Amino acid sequence: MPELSARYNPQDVEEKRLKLWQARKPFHATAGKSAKGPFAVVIPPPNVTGVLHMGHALNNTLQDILIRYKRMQGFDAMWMPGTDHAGIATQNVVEKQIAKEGLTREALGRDKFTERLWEWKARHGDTIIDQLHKLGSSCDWDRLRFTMDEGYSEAVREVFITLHERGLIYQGSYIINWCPRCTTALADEEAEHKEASGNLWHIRYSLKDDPSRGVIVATTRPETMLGDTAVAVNPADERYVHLIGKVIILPLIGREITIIADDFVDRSFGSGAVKVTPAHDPNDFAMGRRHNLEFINIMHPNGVMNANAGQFEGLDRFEARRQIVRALDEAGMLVKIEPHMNAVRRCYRCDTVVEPYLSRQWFVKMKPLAEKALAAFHNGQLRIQPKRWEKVYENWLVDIRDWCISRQIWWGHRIPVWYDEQGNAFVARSEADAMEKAKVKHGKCVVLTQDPDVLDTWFSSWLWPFATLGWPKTGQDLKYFYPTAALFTAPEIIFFWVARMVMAGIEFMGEVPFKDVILHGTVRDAKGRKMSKSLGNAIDPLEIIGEYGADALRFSMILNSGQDIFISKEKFEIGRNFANKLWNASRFVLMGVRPGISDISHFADIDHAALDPASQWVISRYQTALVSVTEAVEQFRYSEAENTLYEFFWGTYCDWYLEMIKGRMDDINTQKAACLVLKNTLKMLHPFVPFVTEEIYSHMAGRETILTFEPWPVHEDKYAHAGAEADIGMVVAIITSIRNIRAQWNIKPNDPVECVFVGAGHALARLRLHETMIKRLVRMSKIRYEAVADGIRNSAAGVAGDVKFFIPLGDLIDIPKEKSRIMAEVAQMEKAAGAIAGRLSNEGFVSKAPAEVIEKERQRMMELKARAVDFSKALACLI
RNA sequence: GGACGCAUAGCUCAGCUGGUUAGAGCGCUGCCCUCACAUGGCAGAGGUCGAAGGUUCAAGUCCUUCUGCGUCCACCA
Repeated sequence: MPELSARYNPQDVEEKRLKLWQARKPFHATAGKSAKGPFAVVIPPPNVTGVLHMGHALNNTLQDILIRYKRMQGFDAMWMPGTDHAGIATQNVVEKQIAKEGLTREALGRDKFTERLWEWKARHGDTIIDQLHKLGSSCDWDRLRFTMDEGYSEAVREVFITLHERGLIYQGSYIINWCPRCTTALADEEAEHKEASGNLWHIRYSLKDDPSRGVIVATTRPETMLGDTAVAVNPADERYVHLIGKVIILPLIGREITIIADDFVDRSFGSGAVKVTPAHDPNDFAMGRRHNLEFINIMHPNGVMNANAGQFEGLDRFEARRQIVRALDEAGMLVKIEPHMNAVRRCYRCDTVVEPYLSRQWFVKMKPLAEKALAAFHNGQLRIQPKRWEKVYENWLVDIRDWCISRQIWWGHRIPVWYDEQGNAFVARSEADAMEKAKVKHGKCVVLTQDPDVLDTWFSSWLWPFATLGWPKTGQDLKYFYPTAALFTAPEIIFFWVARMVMAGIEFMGEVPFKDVILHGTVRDAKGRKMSKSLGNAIDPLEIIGEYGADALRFSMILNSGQDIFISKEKFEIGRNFANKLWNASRFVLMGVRPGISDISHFADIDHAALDPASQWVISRYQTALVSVTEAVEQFRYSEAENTLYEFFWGTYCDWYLEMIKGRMDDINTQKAACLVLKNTLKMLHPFVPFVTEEIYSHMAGRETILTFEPWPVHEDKYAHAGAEADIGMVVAIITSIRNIRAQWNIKPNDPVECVFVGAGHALARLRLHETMIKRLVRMSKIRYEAVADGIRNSAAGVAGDVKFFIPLGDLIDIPKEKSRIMAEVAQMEKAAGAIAGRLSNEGFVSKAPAEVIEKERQRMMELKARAVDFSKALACLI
């Protein structure tokens, strides 16, 4: 293996690792290979239209950390990748594309348009998958699935048919959320509430018998009055009791409608009288049913008023609203306009205001499914983290409403239903099956037409954990990897996806699809806004990868992942700097170590009795870090694990340990310790920063290593020295080294030692020391000055090129620096011991605190005092 | 209208079951181009832990109320 390059270049290293991974395909998991058993994770499939954004970057980094860790633990860790066909979203994208050619989907026709969709998918569908590779995601790429691939589509049909057989799917005409732009029905979850300031228009409806009398109704959507078929009042409202049953004239239209009484009406809101539009409002729809009212649809599917709108026919709904208000005003029917805040529902795909619209759709009866999902949750079969989301999950299931699953679009799974000419529906696996059924019914062959609609995208993605494993076929993979272990996703998607997957899993597999649901935050910009293209505040992960590296992106992202993550570009510097530090520290260790040594992998291979105290100390600190990192990773607390690693590696290993062993690297045991602790730290860091760790590790091992298959380090207590002991050992190490230097350079005990150096000459050369600087060093007179001859120097000469002076600096430690560190530590310990002593003399504490707490405090104080004394002694030796 | 979350150094956040002197990164000040790393090293300034009460020997950490942000859910026209 060649040396690590002098400067860390993430692009080169990452590209190299990616090529290796692509060539060797190491991440493929086979059922039943490991004695430890399966550990499966399914990716939340990104939309095929997707382009990697920070949300994906976070989500996939989290999963990658988990799966890499589990591999290191020896599980058959399988991470299922794939994409979602994303019905409406994808159709919209392609519609926009053909619009550039002056085409519409209607003009193109269903078949041609669908062809264009598949073409688009073939060309762009793998974009996001490629990008996931760049992020370092170690998915089982051989298993890549798509929600509309053949096997998956079969699963979708099977589910539709089975649910229908079980009486859980029905067809009916109800008020649903309709997007006039997408011209399709939407599920309740797909119509998002957004606060908007609107008006409450108060309109006067006059009595037929006595036009001077009437009622005033208030509405936020005046155009719907064209479809009014009643006015309702509360039966207990004295103001209106005498009017119940009277006929009034609908303004502008002139239709005669009746005043009805219904408990639904709130007497205190508005005027206490409500216009009833059964075909355009869910409440009015219910009233319409209760009172047998007429349902008048006033709008075309695209939001344009139809013939029932009379003079307003042909107007867009909002234009109609303006004109109707004006007309009412002119007719003197408009009593007042009151500003009013209300929540308007908008299409989650195109943000168009959704219209409550009466139409015939397919629905899933959710109550029975939800009850099982709730039971599974209450039995502890499903854990949700953080816990605060549990209630959100629960409440939605408790208040669940039926799910409208048919969509009037063309991209998706065609509903497996055929109709005969009389409109009888035949639910079947194929047209042939439907024919058979029709034949049985009619006693002869009849012409059938398939339902033109497709299924909601989520009607396929709720099957993801088992459909990707081959269901409805029951193969080895399905048996082995289902149920999966954990699901990482965003809280926004609890209703759309998580809860529904639980329902489908229980319904079709008899078991929850995953044990742990971990909900992570939303990635926001520095101002807390969601990142979005339209706001122009999005930071492109690929740009960060290009500039700082995928490791840097991952590291910074996870370090910041508490709740919602506020990201600005500067934050990625932390990750970049860390990767750089890793590289350089490793390079330093490798340069000071004999060939072969760095391949060490067991603490037993070190002679601990002969080991220098600094190394004993760092091993001890390493063992502690290992325990806390492992615990944090087990609990999915990745940012905490990463933080511990950051502090251990940078603060302990680099700032203290490497400084201490500089100049003593010729000791074989020290070399071993330095290498082993570094190697194990690389292992622990690997799930977080897979590229740089694997590259360095491979150098140390002397062969290309796929680090995610190296075993996660095991805590070895016998090599962990007690904290105090190890700290003192560190002091002793420093003192020893300084004594040696004094002896070597003949410095009298009371003379201050200003500086002593470790390190080899080649680094000097690398910095291309100028003569002035060399002179300065020489003037310090504590430096020997001689020619360079050993192996290290040779390599230095190579790097140095034309540098003439080589200055071997001998052993070294910067005494004032170490002194101030130790002094600070002593001061800290003394203060801490003092504080505990104060508490121990607190009468209340002594009389009321539990004995074990008191004892623990006492012991801690004694220990701190002892350590402080030892440190002080050590200090005395230094001065 | 319901539910939840957050308020800790100038900025972004850690601080798990109450118990050492409240931490980190960035920024700032000073010194260092010292031999792995200036994507670096060392030293340092900066916090009455949103406000007010309460529980406790002990509270950033538990309870109550308030204030200010934020998120999700919701068929008051």
